[in-house]
Amino acid sequence: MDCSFNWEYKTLVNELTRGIEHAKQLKAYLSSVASTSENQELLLQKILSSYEQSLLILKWTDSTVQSPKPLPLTCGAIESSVSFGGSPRSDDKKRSFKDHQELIGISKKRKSQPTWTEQVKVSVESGFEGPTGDGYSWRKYGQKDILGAKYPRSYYRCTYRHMQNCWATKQVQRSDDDPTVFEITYRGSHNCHQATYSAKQPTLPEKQAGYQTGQYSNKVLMNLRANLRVNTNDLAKNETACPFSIPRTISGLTDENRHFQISQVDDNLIGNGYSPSFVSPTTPESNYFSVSSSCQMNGCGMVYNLHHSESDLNDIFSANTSTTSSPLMGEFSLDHLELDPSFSFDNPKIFL
DNA sequence: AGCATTTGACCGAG
DNA sequence: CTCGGTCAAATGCT
Repeated sequence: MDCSFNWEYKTLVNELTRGIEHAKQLKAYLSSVASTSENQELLLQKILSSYEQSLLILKWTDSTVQSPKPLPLTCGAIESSVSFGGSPRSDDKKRSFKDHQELIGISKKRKSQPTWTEQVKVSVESGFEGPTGDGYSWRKYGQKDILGAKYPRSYYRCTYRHMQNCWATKQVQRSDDDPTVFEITYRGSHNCHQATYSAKQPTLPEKQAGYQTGQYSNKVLMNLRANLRVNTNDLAKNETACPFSIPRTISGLTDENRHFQISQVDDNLIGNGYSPSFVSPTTPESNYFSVSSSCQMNGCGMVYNLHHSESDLNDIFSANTSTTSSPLMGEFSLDHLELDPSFSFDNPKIFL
């Protein structure tokens, strides 16, 4: 099964990669034809984005699970064959569910899932109400008094466990010594696709985390999502039409040799306000990154792809954008886009 | 009503 | 047997 899955996985990646290549070829061809309509290019760009998103999700999932792979698919089999709701509690049923889990190998796999710990210090102003979010949506499923610990331990699972077969969990334990410190133990990785990340919530510096290798791309992506900001100085006049709510970040960037270009607009978007949704190298061999993002509020919508023009990514993204037009709202103008200085790429080729 | 949280019970590991 | 992790009914919240 593992072997056949690896084969299927590789085949799937290959197929998606080929799809991307063909779409790019078609795009190049269409752009060489004078009669190409804007809609055609838009449609093509959508297809390309879908391919790239799928590939990214695949690689993301792959990198978060130790070999051999994809828990999500096996979980899917379980979910579809076991009924969760409705019936009264029964030990027999509970046992049969556990047996079923073990039969398929869930419990063993969950044990071997990557685990890493973060320590979060909470400010006094926050009222000691617990650590701020990590960008994911969690649901508490238990709390336990732990022997020798002053404070109970809380257990959380991903909100999308049943909807998207995401088996990530975390435990939150307040420190005995310093009640403002919470130790958060993450277990397993998210394979869910959480559409909106809370951009206002700060994330921990990557270096603190002490996560395992398999977590790298996952956490980098989360961090990037959380830290990406748009400076919308020039958008003031558009705010009634598209009321971005985006925190300002440290500015002072030069734009020499760095430029991003809005190359696409779209009306089929996700999220509230600004929501970076996709980050990847433009090609598997490239150090350059493509960032797709979106905004959809009060009917405004756009998506843009950004291409970094330098190979050195251990720096801040900056972009003076060109003006582009949306099929829905007319013209947008972004002052520039930048990456929070607290973020840095240790390895630019994080998705290879 | 539909969702999240609380909490006592259950279960497996050690 | 003890303890940590999970389940699921009861309860709370919006």
